[in-house]
Amino acid sequence: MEGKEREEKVDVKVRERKGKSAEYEAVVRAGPHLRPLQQAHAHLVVTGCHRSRALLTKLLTLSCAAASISYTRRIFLSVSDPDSFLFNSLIRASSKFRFPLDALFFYRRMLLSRVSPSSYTFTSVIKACADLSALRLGALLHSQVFVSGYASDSFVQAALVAFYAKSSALNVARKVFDKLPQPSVVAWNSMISGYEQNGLANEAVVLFRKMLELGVEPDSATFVCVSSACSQLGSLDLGCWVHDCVVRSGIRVNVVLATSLINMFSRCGDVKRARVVFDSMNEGSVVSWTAMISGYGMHGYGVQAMELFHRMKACGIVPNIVTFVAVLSACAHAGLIDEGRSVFASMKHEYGMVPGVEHHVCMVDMFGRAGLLSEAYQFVKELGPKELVPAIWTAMLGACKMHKNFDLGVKVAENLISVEPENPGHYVLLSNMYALAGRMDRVESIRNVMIQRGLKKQVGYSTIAVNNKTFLFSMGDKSHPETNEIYYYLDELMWRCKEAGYSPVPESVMHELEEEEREYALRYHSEKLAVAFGLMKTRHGVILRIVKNLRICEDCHSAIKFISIVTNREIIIRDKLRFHHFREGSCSCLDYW
DNA sequence: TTAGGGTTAG
Repeated sequence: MEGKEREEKVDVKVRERKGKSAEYEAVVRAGPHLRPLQQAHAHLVVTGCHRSRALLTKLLTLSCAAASISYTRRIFLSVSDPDSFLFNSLIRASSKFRFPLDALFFYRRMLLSRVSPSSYTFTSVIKACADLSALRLGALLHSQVFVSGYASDSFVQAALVAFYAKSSALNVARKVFDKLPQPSVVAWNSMISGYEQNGLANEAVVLFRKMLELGVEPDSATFVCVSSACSQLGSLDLGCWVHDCVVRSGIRVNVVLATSLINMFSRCGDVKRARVVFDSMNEGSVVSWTAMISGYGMHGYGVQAMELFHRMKACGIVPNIVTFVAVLSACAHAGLIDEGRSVFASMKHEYGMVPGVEHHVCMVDMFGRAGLLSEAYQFVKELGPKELVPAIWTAMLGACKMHKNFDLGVKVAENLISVEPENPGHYVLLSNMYALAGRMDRVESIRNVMIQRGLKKQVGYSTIAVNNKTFLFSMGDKSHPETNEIYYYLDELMWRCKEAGYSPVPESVMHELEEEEREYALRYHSEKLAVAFGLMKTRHGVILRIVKNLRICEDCHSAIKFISIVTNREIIIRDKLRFHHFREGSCSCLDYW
């Protein structure tokens, strides 16, 4: 026997002892890559090994890793009598790659084939229910979890908490969570994220504090969830504290966490700190670049946003549709019309992208803010009927209002109501337009329509954090224990502003829908109350940071410019759309918002 | 004889 031949025989023996055939190794060698896997598969067919369960299992595992759900499904279907592992792999892949209905379908098939579900099955199939917000089905699975004895599995527990939270059953999520004898860090994260995603950012922070008190060590996902909660609250003090926690914990700040921190600092009004985090990243993703660009945009720093956009492209990072929304929105808020036009054109020509509704909205907004009303309206008219979504009309309406074209405004507002008749905000806008156009009879009739249809306008509120506590004010609010002092202070403040030249926006422009609201309208808007409270409670030199849920009104905008003069304070307000930095009598939005 | 739950930009 030749030496080489002998060597090969020994090799085969070794492999056999290990239970690994040449075919098996060929599959492994293909790795988690679709084409090589398919080639290996073809080879199995040729050699007649394509019925081997071990080989098909390995093939399926790698196909899952290659993220090819259709190929994974095909391999699965070629196995005559799939076992628990194969079912679990397929169900997991289906739920992981966002085919939750397939996950449920194969779960049902698993039960029909009399294969028992395991904790692995439940985690995947519960996640599928979470993606579908299928509350009843998930609750049914929850009882199956109990019956089959997997209720003590920490993976299943965390999946259940996340499922209830994502299905908007936060109370149930909390009940499940509270019953866990030793919740895993993922269970904590699920609950914290559940609060944050459902708009209960305060509760998220409270739970995070509790976690720290109990000595549970947060991981990077915990910090991501909590920093998102800070973004929502807009509280810079809180955000800085969370950032300190991250630094003290010594964990590595990965791309996801860094991006979350960038977003958090931007949304808390400190774009410089956001930039420090951005610069500390080794390698940013398109998401982190977009977050930073968007941060600049929302503060009105259009030039910086454009600079970063160009640098990003120079670094070889390909912008996606979200990046373009951020860039165009930055152009709109900074009045960079030519740049915006060329960026919009480059979407198609350079990147072969089809601009979506969001991009159209930015363009209308951009033309509108710049006073190019006819250009904006022309852009709208060129859109197809399917593209005329409410947001397009809202942007157009904002432009009409800003540039006092009330006749066009009325027309636009009527279109807006016809596309979305159930949104109370649109009626308020139309009513405002009628009032501005001097058609007070129509204002009254709109009000009656709203009452008839039971539509209520959204209540505006502002928050401000003082000494690590967040205070909430709504219009004419008298719930605060120091109400009298605040109102007294505000009255005096407005008097000083008037001395300095402030004149309230005339009564005819204030067109609140309810009589009582009108009474308080001028002086006691929530943002003014929050500013007064902030001035009373902080020492000179401290920047006031206020978050408002709606857009700031014209009168408040003008009043706060004067307040920044007479008190010599910097005031930063985040409204529904963007940031306003008030300093020495002017605002960073240059009165375009 | 293998695998899992929570997290980033509009």
